[in-house]
Amino acid sequence: MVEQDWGFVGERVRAARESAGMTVRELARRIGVSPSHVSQVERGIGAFSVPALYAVARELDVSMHALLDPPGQETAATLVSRPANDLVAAGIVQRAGDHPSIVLGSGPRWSRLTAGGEENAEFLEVVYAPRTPRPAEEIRHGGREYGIVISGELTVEVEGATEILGPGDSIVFDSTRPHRFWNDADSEVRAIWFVRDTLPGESVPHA
Amino acid sequence: MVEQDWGFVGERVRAARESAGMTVRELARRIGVSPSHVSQVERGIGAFSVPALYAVARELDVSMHALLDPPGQETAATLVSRPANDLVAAGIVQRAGDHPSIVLGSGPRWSRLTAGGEENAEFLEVVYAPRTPRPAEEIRHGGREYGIVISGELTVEVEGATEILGPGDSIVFDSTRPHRFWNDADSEVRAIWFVRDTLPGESVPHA
DNA sequence: CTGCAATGTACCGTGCTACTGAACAGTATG
DNA sequence: CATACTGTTCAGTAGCACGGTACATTGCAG
Repeated sequence: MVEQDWGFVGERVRAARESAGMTVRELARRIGVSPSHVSQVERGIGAFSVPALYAVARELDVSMHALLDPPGQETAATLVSRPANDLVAAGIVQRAGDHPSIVLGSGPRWSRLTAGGEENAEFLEVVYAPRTPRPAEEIRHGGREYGIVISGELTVEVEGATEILGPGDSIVFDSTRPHRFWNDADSEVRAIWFVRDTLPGESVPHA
Repeated sequence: MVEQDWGFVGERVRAARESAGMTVRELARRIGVSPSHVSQVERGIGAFSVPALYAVARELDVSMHALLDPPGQETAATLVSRPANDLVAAGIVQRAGDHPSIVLGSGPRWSRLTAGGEENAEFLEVVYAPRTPRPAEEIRHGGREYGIVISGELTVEVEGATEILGPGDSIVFDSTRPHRFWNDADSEVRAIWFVRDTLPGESVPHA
């Protein structure tokens, strides 16, 4: 069996607990273990059992994935320079560093993932910095959008209903419904978004 | 701490193992435990440690989530700190663990990210296990596809041209071009894929 | 039929670790 | 000073994750 260091689990538990404004004893009481055990786990000199971890995830409202997923393999940042070739030249493949991005002040950063202009569609990577404020206005436009959160936690509001999306959570809805997104958490949010424009035959004015 | 029956974990391990055509001894050897222990876990009279479960997930090419996520029947009582999930009930938001996934033996695992059946589109998360072989056949079908690699390295071949996509790299092309994907690297590949069907007015035969 | 090699399983241990309980130090009240 | 929090330390224990071995079955070769 591959040996592995599980200390990062404790670090994440501590981060989640503190961000929830919860004390060691309070968390311990809620998950049914002793405060000392929680302290030991958070300091990396102990570990939670699977049931205990589940209770932690439930009480702190984080996913098992967020607690257990091994760190490492940095995402878009790892740019190994590779030679351009046919597919890149043809505009089919686009390298991570080459995405034209649009930074909107302190707001989210949108990166277009398609080389040329696509007809009827936008394929985007979106990054929200920590604690972006809730937009004052809802938006609505034609088409339909599909999103999945890669990392962080994105707060979404669609027709007044609010939900927090964690890594792996996805969302699909008609863009004509009033919606807005923001980042209430202390960590950056990365998500992949696909926005399909109104199909021919339908007609909804763009916002 | 809330007591819970973890027998379903064993059932899923057994299902995954058998679907991979692997014997108890073989799995035990790969994850570094004894065959009897595997047997006991699968029969619900034992349990894997977190590291052992991780090894199982790796060898059987399933996610921890797929093994650990509690089965259906909610749990209205245990939803303490989660916000109202109208959006989940409405089929707009889908939780990470709820994506119906299709495991194809040692091949890639596709997870549909949309709750219901979408018209004219598929929104997918795809996971390739390390070193999946290059498919013998190219495929071509109608529509247009958009993909971005989240982690790992995916080898793509479009009309004979080959390219390796790393994290953040994206690809867009007409699905009518012959193409195939595989994983030549030693690490798992995760990618988000959007496949838009042929628009009305175009007509390309499906493969 | 008799081996023989697979399969999964039952039983009996044991060493490790998840976890406890009590004490401890630090800080902020009053 | 006392009191009430905070997180931490440490010795100890109970339980379970796990190993080793033996066993019942099935299928195949001869």
